[in-house]
Amino acid sequence: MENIKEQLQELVRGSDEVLPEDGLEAKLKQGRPLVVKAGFDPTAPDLHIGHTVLINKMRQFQEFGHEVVFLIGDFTGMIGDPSGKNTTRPPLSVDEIKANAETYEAQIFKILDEKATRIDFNSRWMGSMDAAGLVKLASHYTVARMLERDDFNKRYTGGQPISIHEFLYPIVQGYDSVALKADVELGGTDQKFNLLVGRQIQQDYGQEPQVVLTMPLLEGLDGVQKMSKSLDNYVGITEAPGEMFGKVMSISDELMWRYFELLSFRTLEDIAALRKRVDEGLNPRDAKFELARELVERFHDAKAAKAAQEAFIARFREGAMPDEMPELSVKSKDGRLGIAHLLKEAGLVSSTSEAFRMIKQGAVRIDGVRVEDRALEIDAGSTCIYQVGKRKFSRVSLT
RNA sequence: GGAGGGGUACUCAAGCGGUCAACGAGGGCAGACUGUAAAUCUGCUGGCUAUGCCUACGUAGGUUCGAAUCCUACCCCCUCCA
Repeated sequence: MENIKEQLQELVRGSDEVLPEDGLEAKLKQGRPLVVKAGFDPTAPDLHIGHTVLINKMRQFQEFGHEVVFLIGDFTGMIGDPSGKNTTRPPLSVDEIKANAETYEAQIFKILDEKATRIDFNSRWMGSMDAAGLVKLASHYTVARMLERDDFNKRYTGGQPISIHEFLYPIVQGYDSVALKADVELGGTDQKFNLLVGRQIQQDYGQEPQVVLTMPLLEGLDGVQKMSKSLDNYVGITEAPGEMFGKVMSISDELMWRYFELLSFRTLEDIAALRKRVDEGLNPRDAKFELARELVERFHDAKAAKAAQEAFIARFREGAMPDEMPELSVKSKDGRLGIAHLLKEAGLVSSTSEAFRMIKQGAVRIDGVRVEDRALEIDAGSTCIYQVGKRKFSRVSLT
């Protein structure tokens, strides 16, 4: 095949490691559609753009005609990946898994080709395996090798406990590759060990071992820690256009290039050219606009992206109030209501104590005018825009 | 089974009889500066019917004028030995 070099260049792009180094090329040379596997946690169906780094890579494989398997680890989910601090989780019900799978589908098909994607569950083969089967499976791997895993190694040498069942996670994940006859497995860099176990187990089962391709973990909006929901530094792919646009704009200039590299579908040359223009004086903000627009377009549409950018400019460059904000009405007491209570009722602060703090710090505005008096009372029958900080707005009618 | 260590606010972590709504750090929020950024500076970071009151330091009791700090029991976590 002539286009192998071309494919290879594209497929390796942005990746952290390909193991073995020349393995992918060898697989491609076989000239058949490869089975490309990537596993996902069944409990977290709300994807953020960090997850899409991997999905984007799956898309590339798909574009070259390979068979992509989106594997939902509903069985492994019961164990919980030892790299996290979690322990055994209660198994999800069939309905929950089905619901989560549907949520996944709705999200990933904004990137992947629905017709060319196979969704599978590892409970399909693990669920029916009996104890004897599990013992047999476990015999394909050794404790010494398991302890090579950095996380286990640290805990073992550091005298921290390791539960036996935690060893099963990499083994089962490895067996998934056997069951699927995977040629390639994709994963984050944190998955490297697990992915390599797959190779060894496949070999032990007499299969040609898969090629492992790891993708870097995307940094979150803070630019330091990896993007995650629990750290609240993420952009969810189902978020509203304005929200998404704003979050992308809030990243540092440095991080922007990283996002371009891992999230944009633009060519590398294209990105390099943009970077050059910034070096020559283009406001980095404008480059960031391009990124924000591309992402909003991907998860919504071009119209929404344009509107989001316009709203953003109006609001922040020209200091306008947002066009859209929650509108609600709050009941007064005896025809009036203290400002602190009103803010709390409107959900702009979580407690009256917080409201008083915000007022003291000059963060509260009514129709753009700063509130100085914490004892201020609002008369019923009025409708004003209340603002706490730079981001929280509500149009509130007091009745 | 035995010995020891520990459970403090979002997280880590001080405090070991009063001045503790609890040092410090991180995080978060707010203000200033800006490009809504980063960096920097400043402040805040339990609740309320709010210049006072209430609830909080694993749980339940007890000692005391007064306890996160002392005592008792219980629960949970960790380490070492078996």
